[in-house]
Amino acid sequence: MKRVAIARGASWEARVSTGAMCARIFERHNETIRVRNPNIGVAKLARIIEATLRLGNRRGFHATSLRDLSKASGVSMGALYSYFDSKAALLSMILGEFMPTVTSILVDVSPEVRSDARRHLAWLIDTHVRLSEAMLPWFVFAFMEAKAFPRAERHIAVETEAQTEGIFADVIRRGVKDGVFAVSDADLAATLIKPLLQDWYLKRGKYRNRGTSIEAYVAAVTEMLAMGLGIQERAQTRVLAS
Amino acid sequence: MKRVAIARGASWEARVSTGAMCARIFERHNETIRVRNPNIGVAKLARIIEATLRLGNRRGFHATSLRDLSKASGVSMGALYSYFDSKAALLSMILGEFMPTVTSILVDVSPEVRSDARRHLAWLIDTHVRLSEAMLPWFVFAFMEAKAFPRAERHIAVETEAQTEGIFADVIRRGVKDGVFAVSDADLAATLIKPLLQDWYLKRGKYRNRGTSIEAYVAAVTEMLAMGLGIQERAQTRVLAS
DNA sequence: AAATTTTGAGCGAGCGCTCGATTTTTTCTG
DNA sequence: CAGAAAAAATCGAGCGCTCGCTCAAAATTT
Repeated sequence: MKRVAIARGASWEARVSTGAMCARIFERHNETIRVRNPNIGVAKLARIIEATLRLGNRRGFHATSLRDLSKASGVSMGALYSYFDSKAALLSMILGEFMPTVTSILVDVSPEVRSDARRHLAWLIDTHVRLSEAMLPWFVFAFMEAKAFPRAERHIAVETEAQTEGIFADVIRRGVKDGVFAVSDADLAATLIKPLLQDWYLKRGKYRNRGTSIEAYVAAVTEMLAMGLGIQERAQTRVLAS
Repeated sequence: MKRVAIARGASWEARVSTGAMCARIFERHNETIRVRNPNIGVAKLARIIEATLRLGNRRGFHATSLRDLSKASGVSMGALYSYFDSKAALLSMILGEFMPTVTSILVDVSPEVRSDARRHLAWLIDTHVRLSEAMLPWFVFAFMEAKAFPRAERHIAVETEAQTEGIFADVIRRGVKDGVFAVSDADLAATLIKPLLQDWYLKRGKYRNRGTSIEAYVAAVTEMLAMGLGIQERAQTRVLAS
């Protein structure tokens, strides 16, 4: 039993490396990407996407020109367009791979853990923090670009963010039903969780300076949430609005 | 005593109208604004800034061109430049008035309320939510533009955001000292508060659809925080990191 | 030698911004 | 208080520049 949970928990690490991400992007977009050879294509795509994340996280994707990107990635202007049809398509490529990847990993919980709302919540926190650590540039990029972007791409971003919040809201609702959490508005509670998780990757420097380990951070967030959600036999709070 | 508190609390409403904001901006920038007559200048500045907030909140300030702004405000390209030296200066004007205004209002608490950490926290929540309601476009604009912008302007934004968080952190620290709150990391707790307040103006539509009143929202946030901060005699949580 | 991949100068469009001409407002004068 | 003169404010076509994007030619791989 435990071995299954560990296998599940450990399995995502290989899937979220830049190489693995880019291999999937290359496959998924094989109709628009004009380069046929995967050995050439995946490697170059990785250079392009790495540079996009690096420059985008510094100045913002919008403010990054394709000439900058060409210089930083070492891929000529023309070659860039063998990998995407437009600048917006490049953004869509990145977000379109990143967001479903995160969601699929957060959804992939063992039935054993899932059966206990408190354990499930703790697992979600742990997994999310470790995932954001492993995919730091992607998380920062997605956060920075989620707003203020072409209606289509922006819609996906907002949608997926809502989905992630929904995963947390579901666990909380289940916990309330099972009597382990006492909280009136699960959606509001889920809204409260998100920034706690975001703090780890948005203020990475702060925690590095303080010498805070991942384990300590996860423990602190889990504990703070345990209080905030009024675990176990605490009284029910009043209902929001009505 | 109470009259003083009420007078303080009620007094900010006039200061945050677009007209009042623009009058102060006009005064503060009288060296760069080439229009001398305040009757003409303030009125036109208001049209410019209203249009900037409207377009900026829709597409993002960066993506809004000065030609769009000229059309939307009814002020010609040339005339715009009688009010600011550059597009960046326009942004700086807006953020430079907005952010100190918010801070000054949140700091202006009566000594009576201030003396009780729990009441002080409740007052801060109430005031912040009502303020964000009164200045909705400004809050949304500042939130959208805080990241991904010219180093100088961005610095002010980050700085002021930290300042607001600091106000909350101070109250929490005082509450811990007085034994009314039990929380290990006041900064982390303050980080937790911010998104709860932001939800009101960032997802205004959600709460409008639900028919949630300001009073109900403030009550829900206050209650949720009361639990999260472990008010009164609850046990101390473990310390983050070490 | 055929197919694939890369190259970068060049295109039109739209950007932030300017400035001489023009309109509007204020001040001066008989 | 009318009307001229001065001052203030507005106008928008146009400047130089950079942007996203293209394509014929060159380099590389098969």
